[in-house]
Amino acid sequence: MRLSRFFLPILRETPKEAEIVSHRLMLRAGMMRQEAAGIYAFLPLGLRVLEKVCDIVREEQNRSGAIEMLMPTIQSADLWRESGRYDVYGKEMLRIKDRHEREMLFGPTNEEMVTEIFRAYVRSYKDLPLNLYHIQWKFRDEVRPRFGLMRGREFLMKDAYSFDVDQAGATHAYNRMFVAYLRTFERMGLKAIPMIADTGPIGGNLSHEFIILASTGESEVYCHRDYLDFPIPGADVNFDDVSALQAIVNKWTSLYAATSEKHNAATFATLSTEKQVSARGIEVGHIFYFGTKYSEPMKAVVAGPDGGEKPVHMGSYGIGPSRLVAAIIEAHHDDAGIKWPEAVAPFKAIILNLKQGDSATDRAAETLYRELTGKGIDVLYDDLDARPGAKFATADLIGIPWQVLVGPKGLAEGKVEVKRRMDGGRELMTPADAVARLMQ
RNA sequence: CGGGGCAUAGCGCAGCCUGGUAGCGCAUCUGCUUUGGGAGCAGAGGGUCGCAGGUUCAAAUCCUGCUGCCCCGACCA
Repeated sequence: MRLSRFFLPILRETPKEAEIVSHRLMLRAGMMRQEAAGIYAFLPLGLRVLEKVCDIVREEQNRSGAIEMLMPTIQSADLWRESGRYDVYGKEMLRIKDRHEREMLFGPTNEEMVTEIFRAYVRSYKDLPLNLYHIQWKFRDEVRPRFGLMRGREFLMKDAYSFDVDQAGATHAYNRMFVAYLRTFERMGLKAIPMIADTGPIGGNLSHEFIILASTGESEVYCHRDYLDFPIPGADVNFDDVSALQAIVNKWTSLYAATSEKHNAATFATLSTEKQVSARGIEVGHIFYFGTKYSEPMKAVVAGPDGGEKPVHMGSYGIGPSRLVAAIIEAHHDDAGIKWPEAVAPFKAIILNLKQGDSATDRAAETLYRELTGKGIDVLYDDLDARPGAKFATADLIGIPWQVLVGPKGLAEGKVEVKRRMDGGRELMTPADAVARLMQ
């Protein structure tokens, strides 16, 4: 992509409304624009990151055995009356009426709808287990949206819903998601720690929040330091191996970890002082087992081997990709801007033509751009007629992992400079070596 | 939902107290010079001062109402 043809509205100054670093950097880097309180448009750069995040979420959901679908944003109020949540949910739910005065709502979550779909088709225990998920926009009319994408009203959510014949099956479904989540966040360059959590309006009695530690986090969290170094299950983990998954979950729940609502100061105090981590955290995922809370009132039942009908055991599992974009920035930035982990970066590399208009420099940069693009590398080419300093500042701000500096100084020795954004490491090499480096 | 604050050019702000031709920096456009860490000079464009009433000869400025947004607290992917 040539920067001259891209849409990247960089802000040189910080908009005054942005308090936390991710909000500030997303606005400055031209990733998003606020359209109303807690409602944002994703601009091209922001969309690229959001899609990368969704891709990882999707891959790990699929790997764990969940099946993707897509439910609508608008739901009928009747569904929510069936579960009894229509009156309970309160003002957070955006209620709307269509032209026929029918009561509708913009979905804050999809338990009712997915249960309705399930019960319409599934009759037998033989069709279980089943885990259906989608990635769809949600709306929760927060009293006070803030911190940009971190606490928006409209947000993208991956929500998965598991259906099992009994509690044992549901526990395995829960464990699948637990392990999938560990892998998902790790791939995005985040250290997420599962913590015992409150179940809130979703209900149920087993729940973990996946929290990443960040000073700008919204909640106080407490955990054992050893969690920070626990190994993440590999891509070869067998999601059908019940006891293997249980072992992983057992390990990851063996030590103390709790959010402030579930915090037990006395228990926490029994840890040796150097193992006590008390920090602020950002919730990036939340999983629930809630049994028959919805299947019972909504009559989602299956026939068992004995022919008797029983309500299915369910769980739901959320990840907020739009919030994750912000969370990743909170975890990876410096004074100059964002430092994207490669897995979620909007582009893998950026070529900086440091002397646009100089024929030798233009030729070298163009050649490099064509070569990298030809090899399938997603590269942004800064071909603007701007000063080198401005280009460096932009490149640092938008956080592309690799910067390739092409200028007369290096070209005099037949070299370009390759700079890694994450650690600032830089190295002179020939253009051919630069291509090879980026192919790794 | 309680408390506080803001609304003037794309962004950041001054002007308001004490009413009288709407300003500054950055950005944008043109030209020349410049080109390895946000360049210099010269010129130009861009505003129904959030909206609606009121007071006044005259309102960005004073008064009333409304709307939007932000911050702190109680609530949440």
